[in-house]
Amino acid sequence: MSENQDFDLIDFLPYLLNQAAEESSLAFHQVYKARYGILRTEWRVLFHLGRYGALTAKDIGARAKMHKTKISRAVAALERRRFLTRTRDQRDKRLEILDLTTAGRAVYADLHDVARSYHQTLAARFPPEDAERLRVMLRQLAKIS
Amino acid sequence: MSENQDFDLIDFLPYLLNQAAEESSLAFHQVYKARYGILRTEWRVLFHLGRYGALTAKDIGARAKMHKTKISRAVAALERRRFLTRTRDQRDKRLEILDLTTAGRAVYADLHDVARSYHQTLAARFPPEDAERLRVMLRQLAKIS
DNA sequence: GCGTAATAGTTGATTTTGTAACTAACAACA
DNA sequence: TGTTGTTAGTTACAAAATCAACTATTACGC
Repeated sequence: MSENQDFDLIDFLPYLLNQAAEESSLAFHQVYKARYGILRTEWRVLFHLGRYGALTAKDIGARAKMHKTKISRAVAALERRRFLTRTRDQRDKRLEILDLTTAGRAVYADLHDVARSYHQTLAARFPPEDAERLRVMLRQLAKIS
Repeated sequence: MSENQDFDLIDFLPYLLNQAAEESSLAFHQVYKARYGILRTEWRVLFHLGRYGALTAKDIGARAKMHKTKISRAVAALERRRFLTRTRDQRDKRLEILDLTTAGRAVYADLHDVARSYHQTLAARFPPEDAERLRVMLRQLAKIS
């Protein structure tokens, strides 16, 4: 245990990332909650299906790094609202293929637009090349290729 | 990303920040959980008391942007483990002054060290000036002055 | 084929968080 | 001095996340 050297915990990367993530998620979170009454987990499932097309719950879990129980419950909620459909895969009957309905796709399109303009507001705080560098660094930290 | 079709949600800043925050927090989270059995909220309270000295719950809330109920419960847990003490402020008896015990300070010192080396591991992925720029941008996004 | 292990997804029990109501203390002001 | 409004912190109850156990199906070893 060495004494407080010149490292300040206020600059601890995970701490800063969490603060920035929380702060920046807030406004968007309130939009999808108020507009469609969906939760964070449900938005994330919707986003992956809108972005990548039909997927299984397992695929979503791998991409979004969400636990399968979260996904299971989010899928059930989205199905109740008729934002997605499930189809049993005939080649492997354990799998369910999830796909957005027309209504689900409309929600996705709307939120995609909100996200784009919100993103631009956030990114506009920095010079373009810094925003780009930020993007690359965050992807690296998130281990997204 | 100026046009509708050009914006990829995978680069949505709040999404990237959340992914990076989750990924980067994981390893450290496991250390304080395994080593001292404390939760995220408890670590954050401990961190602020270690970093700034005696504070009231309200001060911690303002600095950490944590809700007062979270703080109340984290403080109770840390008190049970004898990592902090509470003293009623005699000038304003609504306030409780929280301060780490010797044991609490030892935990803080230990975790500070772990955090420092972990931070360095993370930051070493980037050239120093990029890491510094990242720090500045994250502070700006988190609205920490 | 049969038996065992692994996988996709669900459900239930426990823990943690969020929301709102609450107590106790202070502040402002007639 | 009331009386009213505000603030610090706790607690009760509802919502959500986590973890373990469970069903149904497929894959593997023999």
